[in-house]
This record gives sequence, structure tokens and C-alpha cells, in this order.
Amino acid sequence: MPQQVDTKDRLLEAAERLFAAEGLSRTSLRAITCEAGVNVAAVHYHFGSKNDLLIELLRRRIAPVNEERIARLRAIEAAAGDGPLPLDALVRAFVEPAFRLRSTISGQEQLSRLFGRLYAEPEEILESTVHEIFEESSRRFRAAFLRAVPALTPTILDLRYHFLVGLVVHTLVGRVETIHPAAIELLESELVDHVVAFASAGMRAPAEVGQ
Amino acid sequence: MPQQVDTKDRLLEAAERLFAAEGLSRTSLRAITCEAGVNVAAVHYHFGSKNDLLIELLRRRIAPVNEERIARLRAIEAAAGDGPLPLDALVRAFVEPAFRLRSTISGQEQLSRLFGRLYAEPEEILESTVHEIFEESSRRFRAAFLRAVPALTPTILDLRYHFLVGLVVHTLVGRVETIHPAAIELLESELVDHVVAFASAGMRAPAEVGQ
DNA sequence: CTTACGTTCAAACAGTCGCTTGAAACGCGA
DNA sequence: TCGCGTTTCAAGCGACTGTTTGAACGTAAG
Repeated sequence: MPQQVDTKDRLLEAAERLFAAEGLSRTSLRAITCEAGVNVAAVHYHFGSKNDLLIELLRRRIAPVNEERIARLRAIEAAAGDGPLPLDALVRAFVEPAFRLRSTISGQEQLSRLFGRLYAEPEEILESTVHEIFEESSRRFRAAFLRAVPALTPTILDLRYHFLVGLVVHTLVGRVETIHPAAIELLESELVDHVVAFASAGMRAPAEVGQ
Repeated sequence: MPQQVDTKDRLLEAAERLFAAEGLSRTSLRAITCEAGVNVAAVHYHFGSKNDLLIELLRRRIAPVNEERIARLRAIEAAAGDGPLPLDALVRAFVEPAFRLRSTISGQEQLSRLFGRLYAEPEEILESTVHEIFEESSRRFRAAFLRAVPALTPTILDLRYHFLVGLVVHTLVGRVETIHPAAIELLESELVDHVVAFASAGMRAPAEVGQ
């Protein structure tokens, strides 16, 4: 294996960059291999197909983030014992790992976009893989939210978890700058703080609201 | 003009149905014209291009919803005079018109999906049109939110407006059922109530949150 | 009837897509 | 140096994309 690792990693890097910047369906194999400086056939030789390349990308980059969510959730549950779970910490445990991608990966703030695009433009082919990756996290967090805000019904809390996912995804794909130019300059830690503040308040809102 | 209106409307209907169900980029002209029972060339004859068909769809269906948002906002501002604006009503004026598409259009609950997809998978070609349609509404609502929650800075409220858009979009594209099957049976009015409750609480959350 | 116009049609355009092929280039143990 | 398995390559596959074409159609005025 001469520079096999090299080619494979170059492909993953290029795919990550382009998928995040241009979107999943609008990024062609030609664009990826051109960006990586390798031949088109290399994708099928090393990964099998475009979808398998994306799945490999998920396993290498996205899944660890999700596992960090679960680890932080476990820590919160352990610290709380039988008592109520702290909602703000719970929301932060869910939000922060996803946004941390903005800063940890080689100065590129775009992996988080890829993370968001998994929901924003789901390919039906990937649906099972994405579902498989996020299912445990989703189930555990929804149960935890139920413990944190016991006054609400499971259905309502599932719905609010869905809202939480929505605002995180929409913020990750990064159309913030289209709304307010100054928002670009926000550090990712500040951005996380604002997401957590908004979502926590939404989570513990009273169940009914007047017309 | 023999049955020109017929063909044009059939195309718009089919496009609406398929764009909402399958997504913007994954729906081909062949699929649209096949569904409409007309020739492929009819699209370019009546609209000029696929993008122009989508833009016409925006003007006919989406833009009125947005105008209703602004009308309701104007009504709230008029009723409030110089006093503070009622936040819940403001959020509802923003959310409800979009969700009302679920019930008003010929039993099809899918136009709202198209509405959401405009943000979820934006085509760079449409970006200017979409921006043009939503710009006034965005600007006015952000100003109104600032009046409703004057304790917060414009930047923070713009960010929270962005969060609001995100959760609305994510809910409109309708992946609720992947989270909780029971959520399918929610009436759209109930769904709106829950969105409003969550978003209103998020909007008036304190500016800072502890680690 | 003839002319002209608005509309529809099958057919084909050039381009891109994901993917495959068969051969060349490679590094390495024998 | 030879042979072998791994990796890369240019070229091309069929299928699909949005779009265009030129002829045929139906209808209504002259």
C-alpha cells in the first residue's frame, strides 16, 4: 500500500469540504476527485460508491460528535442520581458537541455544516444510516428531557426535542449571515450560549399558550 | 388559447406536489410533466425554464402567505399604539400563516413542505428571489421583536429570529413523524400552538445562561 | 377555404451524472 | 531481475439532466 492512506484521506477531506460548502446532492464525484487531485475511479476503488464515501465520512467525523453527546448525557445522569436533571446542562450537552466542530477541525468551520445538511437535505439512501447513528442519542435525550421537565407529557417533549434539532440544524448550515452580518463575528462559544439560552427557555415553557 | 390555462395550472399543481414530496433538486422536469400529463416542452413554453416555474410557484402560493404575515404584523402594531408589542401574538403572526397552508390547499398538507424546503435546500439560483420575497417580512418582524423584548440587543434578537425560522422550517418539512409517531395525529392548530409556546419562551429568555 | 396564431408533440440536443473497464504504473518480496 | 498484488489512470459506459427544435395540431378570423 504505497500512498493508499494519502488518497483515501485526501478524498475524505475534499468530500467534507465540498459537501459542506455546496451541499450533498450538488457535489459531484468529479468535483470531489478534482479537488483531491486524484482520479474519479479512486472513489469506487476505495469506498465503493459515492454514498459509501459519505457514510464513511459520517463514521469518521459525525458519529464521534454524537457519541460525545451521549457521554456528556451519561455524566449528567450520573451526577444527578435520582434527582431531577438540570435542563440547561442537558441542552448544552446536546448542542455543544455539534458546534465544537466549528473550531476543532483544522481551522475549517464547515464540518458543522455537513452535520446540519444531514437533516436539511436528507438523501433517502442515507436515511437508514443517519437514523441508525442518531437513534440512541435521540431516544436517550428525549427520556432525559422528560426527567428534566416532568410537568410536560412525552408527546410535547418529543415535539420540543424536534424543535431543538431544527434550530440547531438551521444554525449549523450557517445562514445566520443572511439575517444579520454582525452575527458572523460571533465566536462559536457565544453562539452556543445563545442557542442554549433560547432552547432551554423553549423546553421549559408552559404547555399551553393563549390565542 | 384553447386549454392553455389548464396546462399551466396542471404543471403548477404537479410541480407543487413533487417539489414538496421529493425535494427541489431531486424532482426532474420529466417527472413533473409526466405527473401533469403534458409534454416536456410545455414547461419551457409556458414558463421559460424549470427555475422560472419554481419562481412562478413562489409568487402564486408562497408570497401570499408571507404577505399575510406582514398584514397581521401591521394589525398588531396598530393595536399596540406606542406601547410594547405582545410577543406571543407576534410569534403567532409569523408562524400561523405558514402552517395554515397545511389545511387550506385542497386537502394536500404538502405545500408547507415546499415552503420549508426553500430554506432547507436553497438553490443558489433562487436565492435572490427567495431573499426578495422574505426580506421585508424579515426586517419588519425583527424590528417588532425588538419592540416586544426591548431588554435584548438587536444582534441577539436577530439571532433568535434565526432560531425561530429554523424550527419553523424544520417542522414544516415534516420530519416530526421520524421522532414520535404520535405527533402525526396532531392537528395543525395544535402544532402551531406548540411552536408558538416554544418560540415565545425562547424569544424572551434571559440573555445569558450559566455554564 | 385559407391564413395565421397559440399550443402541443416526438425527437433530439449537449452536458453531466455515478460508475466501470482494461491497461499502465507502482512498491516489494523472492 | 522477475513476478505479483495493489493502486492509479484515461477513456468510455448507459442513464439521466434541462433545454431546443421543427413539424403537426386545433381553432378562429379574413
